Amino acid sequence: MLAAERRDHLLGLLSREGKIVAKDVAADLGISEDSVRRDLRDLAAEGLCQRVYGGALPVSPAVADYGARQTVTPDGKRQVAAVAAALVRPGSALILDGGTTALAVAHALPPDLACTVITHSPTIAVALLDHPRAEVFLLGGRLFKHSAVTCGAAAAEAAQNISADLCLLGVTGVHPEAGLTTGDAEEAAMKRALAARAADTYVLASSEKIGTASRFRVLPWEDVSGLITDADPRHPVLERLAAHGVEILAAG
Amino acid sequence: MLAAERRDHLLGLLSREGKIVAKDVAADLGISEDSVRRDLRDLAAEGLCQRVYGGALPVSPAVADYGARQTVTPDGKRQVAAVAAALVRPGSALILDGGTTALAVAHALPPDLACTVITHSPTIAVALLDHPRAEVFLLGGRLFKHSAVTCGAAAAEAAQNISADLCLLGVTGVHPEAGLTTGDAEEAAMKRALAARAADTYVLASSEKIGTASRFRVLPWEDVSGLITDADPRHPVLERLAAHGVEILAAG
DNA sequence: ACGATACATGCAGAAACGTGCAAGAACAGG
DNA sequence: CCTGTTCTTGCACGTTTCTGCATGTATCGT
Repeated sequence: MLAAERRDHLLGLLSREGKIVAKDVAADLGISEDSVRRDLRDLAAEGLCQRVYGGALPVSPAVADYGARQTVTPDGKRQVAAVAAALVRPGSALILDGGTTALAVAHALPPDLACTVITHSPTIAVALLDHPRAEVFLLGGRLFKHSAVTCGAAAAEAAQNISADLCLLGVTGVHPEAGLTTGDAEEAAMKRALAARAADTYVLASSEKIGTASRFRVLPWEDVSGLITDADPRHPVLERLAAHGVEILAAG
Repeated sequence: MLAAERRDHLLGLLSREGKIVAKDVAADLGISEDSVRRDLRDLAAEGLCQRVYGGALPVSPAVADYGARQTVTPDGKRQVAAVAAALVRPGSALILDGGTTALAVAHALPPDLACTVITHSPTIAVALLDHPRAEVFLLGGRLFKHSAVTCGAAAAEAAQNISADLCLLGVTGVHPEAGLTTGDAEEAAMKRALAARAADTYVLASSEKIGTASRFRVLPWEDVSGLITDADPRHPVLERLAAHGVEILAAG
């Protein structure tokens, strides 16, 4: 085992299990505790872990940050994301919209899943850098700062040149008459262009969006295969959607 | 066994097994450890592997690595970035390459600067979200994970539709004969396409890159307006470049 | 307070490293 | 075909780095 490899192992252990016990690691790897201690000392000197008696813990700000982001992503969105991620078949092509829920989907994808992800969100592209087997195709265009996605003519045109098996769309409003809606016209057009390029379109809708409507219509219900939500499936709005032929996938 | 063949073998081994132990490879192939070490040194210089004591590891095992590079921008890169940022005139259009030095430039741009930034790096696009008056245009395409930039035919084509006053280019090698070089052919082509769309091209070259060359040529010196570096301007390589008519901007 | 455990430090052997050098192969030019 | 040059390769040497052990000290749990 290489020394550097051992260090990586320690960092991996740290992020997976949240702690390192020097004695256990030494026994596991068949090396002396001294070496483990030395490594931990070095890592601590680089600010990559926090040294404590008996082993090490994740460095506080990073973990707080990471943990916070994980928990700040509300349970609802995480559950929706998990169900959505399960829809992605190995080898298939996925169009992934921007937004926090879609970002949660990117994080929820199995790290070793081999698939193609097409997105107009640079944030999601960056999030998928650590999915080595995921092919990422980024749709270019003018960056719309508010939502951190590309929009406009160039982006819409780029979307015309791709197609996919599945499109996962985030929206701000889910309403039985208004359909799917969002707050910006350009963004609505872009979402429409994306949905048109996929065989199936599923909508990511955490519970607070059910029954609300924003200014700009994205799609009518006929163009949507299903809706993924953590809201109660017996919610009156959802029952009306089901009557429109929309498949309701309950998360959580 | 050919030298190039041996190098391929090493890279294959690296991606298959995630590590290289110099001693083992030398024994397997029946060559001296010295040769293996020499190869690994060369590969590391081109950014194709990470040299460690006893062998080598893949260059980008984790995003943690990327995150680390991002948070601890060395002084040299920051100085180079500051000089580069000062070249950007209000209202002008800038093509900004990917890479850590270019990212430092994005951070070094005045927060209220009104300008157009064209980039093929989603990371840089995200970094510019908090520059309200900067118009960002993202060039789409296949995401090249190692450098976190878009590459390939689609990206090159998108580049044909834009033009700018200034292009700031990052490279991995700056050599008087080899010119500007980088470790990946696709990336080299993309950098070439970007440089061709700007009136002036300046190269961002922190001192450790001076005098080194990677496998793939980006540009000859004739196509470069200037070079921004924190190295000593009396460095012999830089004096030779100045003789070629390249303007040397000293940072720091 | 006391034993047990973890720790830092110094040390020595082993392993890996860089460099200079020379022998040999590949190549260009005459 | 010969010759000079360049590049590669393996070896030798001195240097650096790693690793486990021993020692004495600090910290923890009881």
